Amino acid sequence: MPKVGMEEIRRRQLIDATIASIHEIGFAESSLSRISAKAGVSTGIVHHYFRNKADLLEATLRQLADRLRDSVIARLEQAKSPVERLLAVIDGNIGPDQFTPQGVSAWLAFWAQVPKNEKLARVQHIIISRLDDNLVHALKLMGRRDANDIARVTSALIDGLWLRAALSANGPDPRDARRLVLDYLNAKLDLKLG
Amino acid sequence: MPKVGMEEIRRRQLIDATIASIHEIGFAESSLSRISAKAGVSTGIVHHYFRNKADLLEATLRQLADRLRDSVIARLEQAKSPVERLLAVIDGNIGPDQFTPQGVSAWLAFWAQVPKNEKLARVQHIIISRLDDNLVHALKLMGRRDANDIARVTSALIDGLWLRAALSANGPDPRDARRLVLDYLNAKLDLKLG
Amino acid sequence: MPKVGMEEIRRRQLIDATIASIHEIGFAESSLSRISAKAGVSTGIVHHYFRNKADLLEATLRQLADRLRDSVIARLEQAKSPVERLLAVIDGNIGPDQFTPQGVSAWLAFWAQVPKNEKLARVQHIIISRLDDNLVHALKLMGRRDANDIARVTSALIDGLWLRAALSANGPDPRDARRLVLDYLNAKLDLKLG
Amino acid sequence: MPKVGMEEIRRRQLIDATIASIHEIGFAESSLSRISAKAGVSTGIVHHYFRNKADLLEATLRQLADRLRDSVIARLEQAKSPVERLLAVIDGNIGPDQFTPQGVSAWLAFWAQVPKNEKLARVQHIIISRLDDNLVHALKLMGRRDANDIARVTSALIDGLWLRAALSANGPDPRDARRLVLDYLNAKLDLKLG
DNA sequence: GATGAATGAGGGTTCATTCAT
DNA sequence: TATGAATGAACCCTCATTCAT
Repeated sequence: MPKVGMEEIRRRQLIDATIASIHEIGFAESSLSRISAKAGVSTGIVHHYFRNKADLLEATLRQLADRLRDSVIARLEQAKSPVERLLAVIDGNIGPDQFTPQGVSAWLAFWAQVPKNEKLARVQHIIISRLDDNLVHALKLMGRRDANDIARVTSALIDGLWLRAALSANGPDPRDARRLVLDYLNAKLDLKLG
Repeated sequence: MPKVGMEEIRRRQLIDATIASIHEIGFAESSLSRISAKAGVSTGIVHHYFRNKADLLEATLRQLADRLRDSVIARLEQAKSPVERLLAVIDGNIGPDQFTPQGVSAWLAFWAQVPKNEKLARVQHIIISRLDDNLVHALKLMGRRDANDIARVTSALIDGLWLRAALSANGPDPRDARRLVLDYLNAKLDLKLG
Repeated sequence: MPKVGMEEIRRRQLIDATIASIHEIGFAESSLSRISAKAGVSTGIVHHYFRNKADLLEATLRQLADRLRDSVIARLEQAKSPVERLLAVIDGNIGPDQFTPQGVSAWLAFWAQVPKNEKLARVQHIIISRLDDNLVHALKLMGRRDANDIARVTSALIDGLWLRAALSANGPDPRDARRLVLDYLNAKLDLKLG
Repeated sequence: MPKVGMEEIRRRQLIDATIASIHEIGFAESSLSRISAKAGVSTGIVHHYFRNKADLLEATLRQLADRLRDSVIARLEQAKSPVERLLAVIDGNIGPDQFTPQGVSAWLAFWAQVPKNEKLARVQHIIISRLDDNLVHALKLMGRRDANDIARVTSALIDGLWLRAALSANGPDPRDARRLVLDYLNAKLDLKLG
């Protein structure tokens, strides 16, 4: 019998190599031969575990989305009040576990693929919807009638901060990002979070 | 009036074709042969007017940056008060002349190239700095000590709205974007702009 | 007790899958993974029972040749006169058991391999010789001095009908083929077969 | 201005190299890199003149078909009687200009592709129809009521002789082939052609 | 005996770039 | 100035084959 349970290991290995490769040499340069070299396997193996390159990339985006979702869920489970829920969503999105150089590189790269890639667009749509829904939910629990607008500003601001972080060496770090988001929410909700 | 030479016409023609191509078929698919076909010229011509493809792309980003700068400058020249200056910067960046489907497509595509392209990074740096400087300047004229932070939030929010517009069919249009930015500024500056 | 005859079962299973695959998806598309999938076994198994792909293909052609030979022999055993012997050879080659869609597909595919494949060429040579010898033998029993030429025409005609059947949806069926061959033999031998 | 009129030259060059390659190394081994090497050009050039490999192969089959048609037409123009027309069609198909080692190799290779290739099948259908029509026409001029059947036998016989020539080193040469076809026609039509 | 993981060569194809015209 | 012919490297992908299990 052949090795058992390799499938999940190899898939994970290749997805991780894809993310690392995108961060290190960029999306366009991340050919399958570069990715598989980084993963320490042959080029052919990719097609054992993924139908094609598009499939690997989609799986990679899904994994990034899962990480993000888990990061939010873990914090939401600890939240004990509506305000804490709001903070949980924000920290889940721009906390130090997500807002990393590798992370922002990968997100930016995938964002750029979305407009011309139906499959990736669908995944991206889920991600955006999830963030908005989480924000709206927390804000409604706080009694805000204008929850939708606040959520839209907040989520656009979060994405803008991700973008800035990806574009510039002296862009925001997680602490900066948190401070700036709270700056908006404090003004808008008349709070003193910090 | 100085006569515009063939050179400038051809360069402009190719740059416009590049932007259109990125919007229509995407950055990755925009090969030189596709771009020159769209411009109605031969493949070879590109290398008469640009050293190589990277050079054409850089020129294209510069043109996008110029448009943005001109859009802001034109409005600043009409501004008669610090608040109007602030609005001029914002409208110059997300007004209906800039915040177009073609525009957001192109920006997103170039953003994704920035992290691995020194030349493009330099142009992008100028663009970001210019926006921040303009915002800080207007806010300081309004007497805000926290001008830097407000500018950072505002500019991140603007970029976030661009990103949303590029990523989603039901993303913000120029009117939405303006309303959401002013939502933040009104809360933060205690104004009633609209 | 070790499994008895497993070898022969597996070989037969793979050969049949090869013939079916050639008919259904074509020779070029019949990779070992496709063939073994069709046989319901793993890819690796092929190399337990055949040295390599060429070996499997050769065995497949041999099986086709064996079927043909058996088809002729069975009829020859029933033949009671020289004329019946002649008909036995013809019907053995273009009878409804041989002249099937699967059969003509497979033969055409293998014919195309023969010119560049020494092993297959040898098998094919035997097949042609056997047909010619059988025809010549029957014709000589009928007293024909020109047995060789009649045999050559007959066998070329038979192969031509196979070819037509393989190439065209409205090519000859077994009945057509028989009629056309007899049309020649009746004219040449002044008979009234049908 | 670039070189003018290269298109037809290069296309012809590549088609000829394809035929030669099929004859020398076989259809399966005739990769584009082999074909272009034989033509003395780079691999990339093929896609300047043909959309893809399938397109090159189709053009090659069309050229073989054109050669055959021209070979028949040239002889038909010289024919002065129904019987001469019949001979013209036969000699046009198995005359020494068509019935060459290169020719029979190429035909056999393409025949094998026909069952799984719609485009090639269409070309092949035209070729078969043309031969049948030509034969039927000549036979009707000779007053034969059974022209269709005679044509079917004759064309199957011709193809069978092509096949034999391709399959075997000691298959028929053009003289043998002619003699065997006339053997049938003489018997059937009660003629004494030779 | 049987599996399917793994390899690496080779396939067709696209591309930026060069250059003779 | 402008063309598009031509190149060759790199792309994604498929394949026969090997081998540890």
